[in-house]
Amino acid sequence: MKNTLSHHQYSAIIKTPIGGLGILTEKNNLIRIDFLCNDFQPKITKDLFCKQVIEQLRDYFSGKQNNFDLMMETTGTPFQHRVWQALQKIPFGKTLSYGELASKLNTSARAIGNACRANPIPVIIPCHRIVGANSMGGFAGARKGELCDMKQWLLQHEKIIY
DNA sequence: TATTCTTTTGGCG
DNA sequence: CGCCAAAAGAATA
Repeated sequence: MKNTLSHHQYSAIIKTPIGGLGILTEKNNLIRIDFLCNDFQPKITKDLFCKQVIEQLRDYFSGKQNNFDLMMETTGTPFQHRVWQALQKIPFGKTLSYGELASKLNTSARAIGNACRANPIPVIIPCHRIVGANSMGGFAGARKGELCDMKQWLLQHEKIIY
């Protein structure tokens, strides 16, 4: 799909407990968020909506709140929207397996994985709450590495110990 | 339409 | 516990 953007293309870049987070907003919509595990430079924005996004993210990471209330304009197929919507309905602190979510949507586990991998807005769309049936599962195409660490951090943040 | 992808699953050593 | 192969559905060209 899409790779990470260059730093200057992001509306803002913030530092979080799991590394850098690149935020891209357009007008009053959230377009996408990227993990920037490597080197990154924090970048500030003057855009009001973007500040809102940052604030909610900070609140989430600090444990103040678990819900996001943001307008987002995601580009994707109808199927992906269906999956992403379902993901957002998963309550804080709960996980689903691919199989479970798949049967809910009358589809297959791998199709879910496809949509999750294409997820343009990690964290806010809680793709990290989807785990494998027998293992924690991978993250963003990796079964090991920094990305998986992020997933683990997020899960522990929600009091889910794997 | 054919090819390639997937954060799977289940089984076996 | 770790590695391998199969199988289903969707994205992509």
